[in-house]
Amino acid sequence: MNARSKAQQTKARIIEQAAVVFNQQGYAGTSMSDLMRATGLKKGGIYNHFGSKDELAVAAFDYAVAQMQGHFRGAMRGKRRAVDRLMAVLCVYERMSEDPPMVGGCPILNTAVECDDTHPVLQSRARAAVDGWKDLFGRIVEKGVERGELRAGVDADEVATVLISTLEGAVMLSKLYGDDVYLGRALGHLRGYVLSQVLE
Amino acid sequence: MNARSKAQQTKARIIEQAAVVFNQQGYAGTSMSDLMRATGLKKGGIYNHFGSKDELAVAAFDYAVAQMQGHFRGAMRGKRRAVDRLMAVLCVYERMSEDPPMVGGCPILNTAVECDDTHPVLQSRARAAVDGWKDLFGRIVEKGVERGELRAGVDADEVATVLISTLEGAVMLSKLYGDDVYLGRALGHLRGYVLSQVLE
Amino acid sequence: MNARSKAQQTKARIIEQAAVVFNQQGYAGTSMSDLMRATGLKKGGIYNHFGSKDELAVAAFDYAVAQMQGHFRGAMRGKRRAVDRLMAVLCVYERMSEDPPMVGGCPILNTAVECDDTHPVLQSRARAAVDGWKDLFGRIVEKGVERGELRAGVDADEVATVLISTLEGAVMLSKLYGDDVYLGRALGHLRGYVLSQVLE
Amino acid sequence: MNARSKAQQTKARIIEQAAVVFNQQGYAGTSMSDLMRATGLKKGGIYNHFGSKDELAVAAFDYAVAQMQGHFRGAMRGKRRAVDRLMAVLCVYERMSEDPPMVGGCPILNTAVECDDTHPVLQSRARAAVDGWKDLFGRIVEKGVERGELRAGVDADEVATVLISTLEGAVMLSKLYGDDVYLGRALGHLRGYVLSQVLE
DNA sequence: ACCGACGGGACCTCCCGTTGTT
DNA sequence: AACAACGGGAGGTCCCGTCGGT
Repeated sequence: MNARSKAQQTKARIIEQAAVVFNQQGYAGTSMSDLMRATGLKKGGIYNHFGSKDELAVAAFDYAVAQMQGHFRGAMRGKRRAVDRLMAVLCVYERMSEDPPMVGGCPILNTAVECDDTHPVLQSRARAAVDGWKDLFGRIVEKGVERGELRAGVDADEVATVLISTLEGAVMLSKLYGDDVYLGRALGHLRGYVLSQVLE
Repeated sequence: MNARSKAQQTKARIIEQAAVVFNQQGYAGTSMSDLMRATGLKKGGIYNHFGSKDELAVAAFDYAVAQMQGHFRGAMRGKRRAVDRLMAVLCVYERMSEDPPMVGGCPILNTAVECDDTHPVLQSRARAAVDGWKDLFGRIVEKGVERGELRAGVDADEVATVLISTLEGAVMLSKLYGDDVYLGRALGHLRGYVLSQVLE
Repeated sequence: MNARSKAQQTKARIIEQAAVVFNQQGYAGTSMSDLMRATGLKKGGIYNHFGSKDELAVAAFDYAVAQMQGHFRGAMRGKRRAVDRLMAVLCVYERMSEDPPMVGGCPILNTAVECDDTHPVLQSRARAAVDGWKDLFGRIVEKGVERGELRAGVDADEVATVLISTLEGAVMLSKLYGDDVYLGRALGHLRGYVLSQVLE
Repeated sequence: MNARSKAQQTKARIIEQAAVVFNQQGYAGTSMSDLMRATGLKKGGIYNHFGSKDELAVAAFDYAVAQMQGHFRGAMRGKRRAVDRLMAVLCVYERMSEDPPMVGGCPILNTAVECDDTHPVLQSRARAAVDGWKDLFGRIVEKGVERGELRAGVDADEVATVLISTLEGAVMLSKLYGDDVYLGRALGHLRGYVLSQVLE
């Protein structure tokens, strides 16, 4: 387990370091040289763990998404009520500039925007990531309705779409201007939106 | 005027055709060969009109933004009241799949996401484009408040941020899934949001 | 004669301005763009007068050589005795830094060194230029011997070779270091050499 | 040591073969394709050892100069007296057509003439090479004066300048005409010049 | 498991020369 | 006679991936 673990550690390290570079420069904008510099390995060292730049990119994307999910799960820990759980997710974005889940912005947004017309594999991974995110919101909403925490007419799909859209759009704006105010305004709006779904 | 017009026609044609390619494949993902294929010109022909790929990319982005603005202006033509004008903009997105202002999605979103960490020039162009967009929404809201069409407490900046964020995020989702439903849900939400700003 | 003269003026102007560029950057190191910048003409304007870069280079070289010859002839004007004429040539090099016959150094040296292995046409032109120079020295020496000004045993070929070699080598050194001292030392030596050929 | 030696062998081979090409065609006149043909490597292979054409050119020039120095040192081996050492250097030029230190002529001359107005780095390398050569002659002369082999008034700088200038100029002439006679005449003159510096 | 050397080709840029037009 | 527009290709650089060695 030790010898194998050594290899896996290296592989994991490559993924972690590559994820940052891909997330900042994009897939097409990242060269193997960039990855060699970031990892400190030579080409052979990287190609021993991944069959192609493509394969590494997919692994790095999956890792980045997992990182994001970890942040969300951490924020929701201990929160049981639907409103608290949704608010906890918004809080992750609140603290984004101080404690960014991933350098370079949201990997889902970045990858979806870059790859929707060019890279089917990454596109489908991005879809899977959004699916997971939608399901998270969906389950929270459905349970909230079941438990009578949220209004009966609340549509889980609509809530998920509004939350994800507005958050991603606001991330884009704040990143573009280097100014958290856009994210702040969007969060303010979304908090009101969430509260308006609460029963009573 | 004729000789100059010939050159300008070719230059304009290059920009138009390049804009589509850049918007679909991104800046780093577009090669001069791609642009040669799209324009039907050889490298020498393109480089007679633009000093570099960079210069062409900027011109193509500016063109794409102007195209978008044209669509918005067209939709708002004849509408005077603030609510009508805001709704007209939302309508552009309603018809996006049938009559897309630009193939490849929103150029502002695409460029902002790709270039925020890699291409300062395009980033600042994207900022300028968003500035124009914010100003448009801002003027509509302010005039609406002045004229008593909108509630007095409406914050122009917040409205602009919410509209732009949600629209861009929803464009990303619909593009990612190839399904207009996400844009539809976001538009439904935004219509309610706009109406909630109306006086009375 | 006026219309033709206009064309010839332009052609002459191109040659003069190109000669400087070629002499500084060499044949391979000079592009048509460089020549366009130097002449203020566009490509078509130049190609109307010369069939190729090559043809222009040859014309420019011939012009540069003629310029040099002009300087030598001017310096020798009025000098009749062999020693005076030889010394006059050396004087041209004395004043080289203040009043250079040609910017960029000796065109014969530059062209001979660059083209001996690569450009037969320019090489043969350079040979022709050196031939003319050798003949000049040769005639001076022969006449000097005839008239009893120089020692009977003086070999015209040797004098020409020594003078040309040492001068060109010293030009190279002074140009390399940007310091006239090398040319000065060489001239000192050559003056002694010339005087040692004088009868009595 | 073996792996490193393999790389260094290849690098050394590239330098040796590139030196000939650069010396014949000049820096601007030599393309990477020329170097690929000369070395038998592809571009990738060359660029693994040198970061740029420039870097390779400098290495090749330094190698060429070292080759020349080797020839001079070999010729002077065993000669102790100043006159013998100076004559030995002249002898290298005597045998230049049969046993050329470097194909394409003197690299110092070639590089100095091509690069004095265009390539500061190579120019300074050429200066360094000439510095070494001047020092060699200077030391020989100074020791010769010290030991009483040469006249007391002999100026080391002047001797070095005269020798180098005349030799380089004569190399140019002989190369231009493909005829050793010019070098021969210059050597005849220089032998007399050297002997005239000898005491008694 | 990692490195080094290398192939083969794509990248953007700029080259020289030709054409058609004024 | 001059220019603008363009072709076709070569320029240097860097790309991704393979393979032998250690």
